[in-house]
Amino acid sequence: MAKEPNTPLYKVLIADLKRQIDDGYYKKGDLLPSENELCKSYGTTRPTVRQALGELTQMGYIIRQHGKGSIVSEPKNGLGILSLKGSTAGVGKKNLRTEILVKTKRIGWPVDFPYELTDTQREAGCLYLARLRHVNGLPTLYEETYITDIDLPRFTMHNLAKHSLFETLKKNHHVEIKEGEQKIWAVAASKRIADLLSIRPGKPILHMKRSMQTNKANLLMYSFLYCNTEEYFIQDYF
Amino acid sequence: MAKEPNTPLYKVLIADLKRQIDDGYYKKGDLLPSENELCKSYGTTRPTVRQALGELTQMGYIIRQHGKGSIVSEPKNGLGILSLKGSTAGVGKKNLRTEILVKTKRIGWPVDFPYELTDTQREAGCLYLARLRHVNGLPTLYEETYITDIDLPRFTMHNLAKHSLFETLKKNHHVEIKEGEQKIWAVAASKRIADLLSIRPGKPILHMKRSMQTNKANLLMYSFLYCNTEEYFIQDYF
DNA sequence: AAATTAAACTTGTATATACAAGAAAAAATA
DNA sequence: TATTTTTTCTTGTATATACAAGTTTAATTT
Repeated sequence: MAKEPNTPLYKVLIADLKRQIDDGYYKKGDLLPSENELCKSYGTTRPTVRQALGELTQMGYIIRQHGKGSIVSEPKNGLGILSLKGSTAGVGKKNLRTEILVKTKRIGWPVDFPYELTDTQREAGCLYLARLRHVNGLPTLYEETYITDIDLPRFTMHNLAKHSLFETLKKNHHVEIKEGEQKIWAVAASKRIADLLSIRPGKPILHMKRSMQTNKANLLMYSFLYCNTEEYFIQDYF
Repeated sequence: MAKEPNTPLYKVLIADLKRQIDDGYYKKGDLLPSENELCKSYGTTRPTVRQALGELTQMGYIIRQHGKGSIVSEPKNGLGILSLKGSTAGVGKKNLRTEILVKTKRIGWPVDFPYELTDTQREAGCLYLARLRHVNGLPTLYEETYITDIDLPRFTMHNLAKHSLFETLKKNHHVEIKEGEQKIWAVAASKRIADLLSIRPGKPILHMKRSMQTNKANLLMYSFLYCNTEEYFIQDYF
C-alpha cells in the first residue's frame, strides 16, 4: 500500500512541508527554508518549489514576504471544513467522531434538487449519504451528500466513518475536488434539524449549500450542511 | 489618472480576462483562448499565462480541464464578500449602497479586542470605521473594521462609501490583502444589531470575524460582520 | 559610536524550452 | 457505415536561467 509512484514532485513537497507544519516541526512565525535551499534538498528548480509554496500559501499554511521568506501561519482549529483542498485540519482528529445516519445508497435525484443538472448527470443517477459529526461528543454538524453515480463501482462498500469522504474518493476512485462554490445562511433550526443536533427548534444554525466539481467531467458532488455554532465555529483561510 | 506603468504582465492578463468575463463577452461554459493563443496575443510565454489562469481559477472565474481548456464558470451573485482577492463581484453594483455609520477615525485598540496584537501594532494604534451595506434598499450587512495605523497618512479623508475599502488601500497606499482567516457563526441578533439591520431581535444572523494580512509587515486589518441572510446570502468560491 | 553605503541574501516576474498526458478531431481500417 | 487508430490540440509538470525588487546583514564612512 505504498504511495503512488508518479506523484508530481511539487505535490510531494506540499505534503512534506504540510506534515512538518502539522507536526509542529515548523511553528507559527518560523521561516521555512528559502526557495533555493528547498531546490537543493529536493534536487529541483525554483518554479517547481514555487508551485508548492504557492499552493501552501493558498491553503493558509504559510504567507510569503518579498525579500524575507515563507512564514508559517496560524495553526488550524475550528471546524475547518471549508478548506477542502488542504486536508481536514479540523479540531483535532481525536475529538471528531463521524456517525453515519444513512449509509451510501443509490437513489434518483430529488425532484426539488436546488442545483441544475445535466442530462448526463440525470441518467447516471446519484449516491446519497447522510452523516452527523460529533465534536467532543456533541452533535455539531449534519451533512447530506449527493454524488453523481459515474465511474464509482462498489463505492457503497467503503467505510466513510473512519476515512474522510474525500480521501476515499481520491484513493479508491482517483476523484479529486477541483473547484467549488458555497452559499451560506444563518437560519432558525427546524424541528428535524434541531432533533438531529440535540438543540432547541428555532435556535440559530449555520446552513450551507455547496457544489463541487471534480477532475472527472460529469462527476459533480453536492452537500447540504447544518452546523451548530454554539460551541464551535466554521473557519477557513484565503 | 492612468494605471500604473509597472503592472506585471500576468496581472494585466488577469484584469483583461476578468473584465471580459464580467462584461459577458465570455459566458458561462465558454472556452477561453488556449494558453498558446494567449501567449501570441500578449507576446509572452506559457508560464506567465499560466500564472494568470491559475489565479483566475482560484478566484472562481474559470475551471481548467486537462486536455480541453479553460472553461468560464458561474457568473457571480450573492454577497460575494468572501472572495476578497477577486473584486467585489457581489450582487451587482447598482443595487449596493454603502452607508458610513462611523467615519474613519483614529482610536486606541479596544481592550477586549479578540485578536492578538504585536507591540508594533499596539504602538501604532488603529483606524476604525463602521459601515452598513444596503442591498436593494434593505440594510443587509453591518461591518466594523479596524486597520493598524501604519503608513496611512490622510487615510481618513477618502470617501469609502463610493470606493471599496480595498481599492482605496491599494490605489492610494499600495496596501494589498495577501492572506486572511475567517470564523463564522450563526447567532441570534442582539438588540443593537437588530436595530441596525431593521430586524427582530433574536433573529438568526450570520456573524463573521476576519483577520487579514497585507503586503506591509505590521499592517493587519480586522473586520467584524453581521449579515441578515433572509433575502440574500453569502457566497464564495474555492 | 552612529549613520550611511554596499553586499548578500530573500521572493517576484519573466523568458525559453521540453516532454507527459488527457481530449477531441481526423484519418485509416474493418 | 461503424469502429479503431492516428494525429493534433489542449493543459500538466519540469528544467534552466535571468533580472528586478524587498529585506537583512556586513562593511564602510562620517
